Amino acid sequence: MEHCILQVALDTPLDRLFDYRWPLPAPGPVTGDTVEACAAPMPQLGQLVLLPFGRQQMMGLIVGISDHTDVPEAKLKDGLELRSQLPPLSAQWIALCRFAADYYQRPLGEVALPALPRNLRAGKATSLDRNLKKLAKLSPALDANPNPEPPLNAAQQEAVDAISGTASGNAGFAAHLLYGVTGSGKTEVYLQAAARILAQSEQAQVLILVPEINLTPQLETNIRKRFSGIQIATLHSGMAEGERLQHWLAAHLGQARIILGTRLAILASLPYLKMIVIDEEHDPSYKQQEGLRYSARDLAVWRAHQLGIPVVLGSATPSLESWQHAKVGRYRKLELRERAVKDAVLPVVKIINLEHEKPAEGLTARLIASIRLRLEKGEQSLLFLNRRGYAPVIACDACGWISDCTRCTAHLVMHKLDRKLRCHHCGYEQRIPHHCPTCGNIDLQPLGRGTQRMEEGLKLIFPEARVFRIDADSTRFKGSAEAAFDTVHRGEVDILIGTQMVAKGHDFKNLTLVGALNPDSALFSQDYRASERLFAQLMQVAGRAGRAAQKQGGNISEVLIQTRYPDHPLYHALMAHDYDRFANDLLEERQQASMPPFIYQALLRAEAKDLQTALDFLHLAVNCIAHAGITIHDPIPMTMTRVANVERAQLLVESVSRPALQAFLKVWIATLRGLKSRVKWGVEIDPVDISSHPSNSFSPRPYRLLMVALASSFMLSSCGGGADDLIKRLGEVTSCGGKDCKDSSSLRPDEIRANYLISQNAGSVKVEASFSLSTNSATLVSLNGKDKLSASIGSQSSSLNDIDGSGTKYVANLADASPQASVSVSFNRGSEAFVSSVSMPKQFAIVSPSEQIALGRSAGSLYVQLDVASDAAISASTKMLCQRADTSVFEATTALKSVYEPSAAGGAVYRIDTLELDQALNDASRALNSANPNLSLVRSCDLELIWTLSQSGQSASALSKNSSISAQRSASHLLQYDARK
DNA sequence: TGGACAAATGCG
DNA sequence: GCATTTGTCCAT
Ligand SMILES: [Zn+2]
Ligand SMILES: [Zn+2]
Repeated sequence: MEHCILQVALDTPLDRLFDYRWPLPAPGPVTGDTVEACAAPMPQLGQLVLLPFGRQQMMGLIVGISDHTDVPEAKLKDGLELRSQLPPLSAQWIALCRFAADYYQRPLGEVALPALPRNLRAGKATSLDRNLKKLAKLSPALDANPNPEPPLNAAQQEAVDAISGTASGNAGFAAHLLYGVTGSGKTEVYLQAAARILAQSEQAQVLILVPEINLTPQLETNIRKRFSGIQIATLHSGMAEGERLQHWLAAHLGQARIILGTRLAILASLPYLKMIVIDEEHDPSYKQQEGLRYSARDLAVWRAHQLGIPVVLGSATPSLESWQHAKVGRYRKLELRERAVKDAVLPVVKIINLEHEKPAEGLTARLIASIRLRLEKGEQSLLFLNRRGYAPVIACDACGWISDCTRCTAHLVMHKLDRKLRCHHCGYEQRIPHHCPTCGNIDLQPLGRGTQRMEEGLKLIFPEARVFRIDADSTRFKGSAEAAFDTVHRGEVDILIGTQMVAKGHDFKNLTLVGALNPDSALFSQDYRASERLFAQLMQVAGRAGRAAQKQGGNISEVLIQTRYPDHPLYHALMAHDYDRFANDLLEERQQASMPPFIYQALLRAEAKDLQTALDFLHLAVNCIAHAGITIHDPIPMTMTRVANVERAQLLVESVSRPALQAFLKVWIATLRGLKSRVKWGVEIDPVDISSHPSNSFSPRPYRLLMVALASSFMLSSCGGGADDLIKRLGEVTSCGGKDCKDSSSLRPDEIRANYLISQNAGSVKVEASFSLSTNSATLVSLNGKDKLSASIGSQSSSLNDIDGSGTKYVANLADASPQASVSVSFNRGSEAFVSSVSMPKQFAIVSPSEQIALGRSAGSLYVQLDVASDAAISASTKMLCQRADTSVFEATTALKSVYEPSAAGGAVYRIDTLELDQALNDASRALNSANPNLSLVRSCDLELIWTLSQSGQSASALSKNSSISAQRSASHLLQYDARK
């Protein structure tokens, strides 16, 4: 029997495809009977196939079909079952997965297969067959009287026209940033633009993404009421498996034409997709925070681009990334200035200064009075406190014991109702102790206030009022959140207390007061995105009060914010309803400090039983790779170092060039895989939370000093003025060599990050030094006045000089004294000297190849033997002078992946894969010509392969802890590479 | 000498 | 990632 070879992607960490045999129908004339009997189905690209894999069965995705394979006959296995009843996944869907896999640096199979419903990947096809049958019978419900389209105001109409085009036909790719406050009618723009798109073709599908918490049955019902006769599918993580398969299939088959879902819906199969909407695009829940850490927003924009269709990003407080894209014209900004709801006005935002008005039970007298006014008129009040439980921690007054989780770097939170102490990070819980576990004291005090405690206090202050709490604890069960919101809607609640859950999605018609009880903590977070999140949250919660038009004789809608920092610019922007200014100011800070979106980031995380193992792995990771053009920050423990008895550390990698970062990560990840470390590690692209310095104090420092704490530390020491002064100072950063630069004389030694690199070249030793801020390596530091540098080996010493006058790089040359000399670099300030030192790595030679060689791509491997110890920190890089197939020529330098190969020959043998080499050369080629998608491939190169042995030393303790000193010795050899051979 | 456990192996 | 094999330690 004839066979074909299926190339299959599988959900495994192994980054390659797998080949399987599949029997083909017998060729030639077949009689009617035998066709049915013996013809195996003909496999197609995009089909799913059940396979034996290792000792398990797995579902695979066919991404290639061939008539031959390089896999030896003995290893080849046969496919088991083809899911031919399921129409194949489209090439475009596979391309989307391939892009995501590439971008987030994961194997294709780890992206594509988990994107499919679990029941599709099951060994049995029963659920699939059942749901296919069910769907065949299903036809969309026709509503006798669907809700009509309400009229649009001018700005809304303009937005709908811009998004969906006025004429029929394909609107083409365009990204629209739909910017408008709550109540400005964004939803109506989505719906009417969707209606137009759906009317343009019989099959057209529209995908609407909403944040996790906003996907309520209420929203679904509203859409259903509007679009009579159109099938709607929903996709979110809370669905039962069978239900999910049914909705996924409805989308895949094109039956469902509106798909409403959370972030995971972006990876659904949508063969007729014609428009994507992302509601509340700034919402952090669009970023997956485990497994494949993708951003549904970013993938949505790519998918729209791929298909040439419009994508709408809607928000009252757009993410800074989208804001910047709109600024430079990559996105088109559509602004809704008026409120579309009749007679609605923006709520008045007022600040209550906690320094002047001391709160009782967390409530100031003014807030209590305002609530009372609402009670008198029969209106509702909403109190916002982003902290669930009774108290965030309990403590013993006598001995200082506090309720810490033994498994995490976190407090146990007191929950009064079930009399438990609970860790919100690992789920550990215990009974509230009656007495102090260390000294026996009976008097344990709850510290701070959560929603439960507020609820208790409110009931005491307003015994006549109906107080109601909504948070993750009160809505733990399926449907209970809906029931709770219904209670509020029915007017059975006077005072609602809740966490961020109440900020989103629900509009309360009778609500005229919103109180933010204690929002300040987010102002001092180590996470630099905390303030934009706080603004978005307060804006959203404020929107709850603005929905209702003022009633005859009723109260105006008010938002009261209790704060100890009434002058904080965030609150001022909020009072003025001025997100434009707030966003522009933040963007400027980010640009000055070289933070996203002006720099691209990736995070390497490691976790292990003890912190040192994780940190050691990260240090090893830094040392095993050359990294020109990439900034690698020092390994540090994560803010929450321990979670469930696992210690975690991380390493930030940055570059101003996305292609350079991606190319570097590719080589790095392959190298790290080769280390075969048992430390669990992973790389995250575009991380949202890179906060990492464990907070050393609970007492918030004044905001002026902290507002841009991450941006640069020089302001921490010298800034005394207000916020405006601070922003001006940011502008004063001097420019040297076209980069941010700062004078060393204004800095303490520990604010200066010294990076020393000592390299050995043909008998001389070169010492290079550069400096940057401890907190931000993008801001360079130049030496001035009393600061001087010198270096010494044995008895010889030399001062380091600013060679090119840029003030950013200092160099000295010394003769090589002894084979393993110790090199010291001294940072001299007045009479003080801060000395860092490192010992030079031993001289080594390239044992083989001993002369220049020729290497073809088909050779498979290049083996290089070095006379170094087997555990030496060796990294490879290459200089290249290459010609492409179209005869164009370029020069570049890049890191290479090399794998240590245990060998009996003595010394150490390293292997370079020629296919990976070819890829690295083409990556370098493309990095130089990123604008050209059809760039010719590299044909031949003259390469100088450089092998570098690194040794890191001890930095002076007075300098920044982020300082480094490292010594390198290199040896190189030449080779001629030909991709055609 | 076996049994518990950690480490290494290979997946087509 | 996972099932399975191989290696290591140690008590009997
Ligand atoms: Zn005590
Ligand atoms: Zn815990």
